Amino acid sequence: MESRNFILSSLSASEEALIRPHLEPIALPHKLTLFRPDEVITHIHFIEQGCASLLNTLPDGDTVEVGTIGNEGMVGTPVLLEADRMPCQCDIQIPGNGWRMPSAAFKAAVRQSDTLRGKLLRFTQAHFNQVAQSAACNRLHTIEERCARWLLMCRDRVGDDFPLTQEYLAIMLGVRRAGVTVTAKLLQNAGLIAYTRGRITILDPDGLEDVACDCYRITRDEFRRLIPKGEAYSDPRGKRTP
Amino acid sequence: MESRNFILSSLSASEEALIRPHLEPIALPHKLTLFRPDEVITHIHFIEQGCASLLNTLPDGDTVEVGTIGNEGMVGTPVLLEADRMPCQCDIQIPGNGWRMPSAAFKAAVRQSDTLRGKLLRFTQAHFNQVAQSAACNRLHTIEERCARWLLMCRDRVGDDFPLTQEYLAIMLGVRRAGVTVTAKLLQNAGLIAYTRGRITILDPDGLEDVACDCYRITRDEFRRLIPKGEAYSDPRGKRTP
DNA sequence: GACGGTCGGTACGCTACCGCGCAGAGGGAG
DNA sequence: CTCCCTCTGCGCGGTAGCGTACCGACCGTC
Repeated sequence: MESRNFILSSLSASEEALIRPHLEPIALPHKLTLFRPDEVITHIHFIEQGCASLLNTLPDGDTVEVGTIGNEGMVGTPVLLEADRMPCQCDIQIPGNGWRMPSAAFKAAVRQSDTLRGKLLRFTQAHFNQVAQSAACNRLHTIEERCARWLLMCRDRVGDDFPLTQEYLAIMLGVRRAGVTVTAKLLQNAGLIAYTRGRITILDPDGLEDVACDCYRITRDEFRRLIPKGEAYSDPRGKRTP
Repeated sequence: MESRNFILSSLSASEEALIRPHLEPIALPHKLTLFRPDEVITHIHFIEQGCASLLNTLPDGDTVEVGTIGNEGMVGTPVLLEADRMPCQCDIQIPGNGWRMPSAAFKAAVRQSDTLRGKLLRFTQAHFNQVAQSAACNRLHTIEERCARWLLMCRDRVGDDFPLTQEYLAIMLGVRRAGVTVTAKLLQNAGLIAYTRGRITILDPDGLEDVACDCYRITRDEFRRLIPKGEAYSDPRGKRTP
């Protein structure tokens, strides 16, 4: 299937026959919620363009991002893992578009194809790695390292230029907005990024990678290993926008 | 099957026939490594008694625990997710015993039973939730909250009294040993725990729960929902040692 | 019963980050 | 052109936890 989504574009004819008929195109505007904490996930999503965040909001209201999902996989792994829901929320962070599919149809498709399930499970492992890396990273690394890492992960999914306010970046990193301002200024002064009023541009990905902690590389390399077409995923020199 | 492990004890006769013949009893002494970063996982493990830690060691040598596994599930989820390995290490933190099974036999068993796979996938989701919660918790909560949470999670798996030095607890929490000493002293003075030279006793689990962050409850409740016999898992009033 | 190793207690200066709050700059709507 | 709102810049006092270092208490062993 012709698609920017790595899972969809890797489907064999027989796999596609199970999935395709149930796909419905969907716009993914900023802040759209794909699923909520502890509510049954009715649809899974394949993102073509843009980026979703797996958010953990604690009872006191503080929110942190624990994972990011773009065109490399699916949104709704709890459905695949037969749990139907989870205590996190998933919101669109960078707008784009994609496909959605009812959970029931998705479960039926997975039951009928071992190879399809395999691809999805491997993505799930890559996603798990990412969250596990975040757990360590959130504990040990500075704002600057984590900020650089986050921007690179975003770039791998949506390209060099995307809408993003410091306010939201602060939520992603689980820090104060003022802390992001200081850090962003540093990165800008170093010529690594540019930004103006809610729009950010990556100028020097290699330089940014030097600033980022190793968590970026570790997570990215596992994505490359585990995801169909992963060798194409996030090539630092590659241009993903035609 | 008669077992303290919730997965094993929930197996139907047909599931047991797929698993049982391949199980080999194994002692789980402190510091035993069940799998290493980026090395193929040759055996999966079912813990009967004791507790394993999923550890993330960064290139600079710092180590943090990102997840805990005891008798509620299996060690080796990357095998189930068809990824064979992952960038974390899994060590025994609290000694005990269990069973191991070659990965190949495990994969064959899972292929032959959808219900078995379902149970294992649901555990995987619960484990994923735990790691996702840790990512947020590590970012937002104080040493004291996280220490109380960790001790409670341990208690749910191994009982009220277990060997544990402050040195190791510090690694688990990703903080200095001196920081743990201060915190442990606070908890001890409050009458919540007691400890002497590498041995810790939970005196007041309810009091400890008041000190712990909500992350504890959130993770535990999802374990209860998703794991076979989960309703028995970690009942705060229950006694798990006969 | 002397010895060495492990474990826990404490102290001190330091820094990354927080909470709060305000001010200015850009941009869209009327 | 003006108004208002969003976004960014910045300052200031406060603090949790760090790095380092030292010391005493306990324990097994020979």
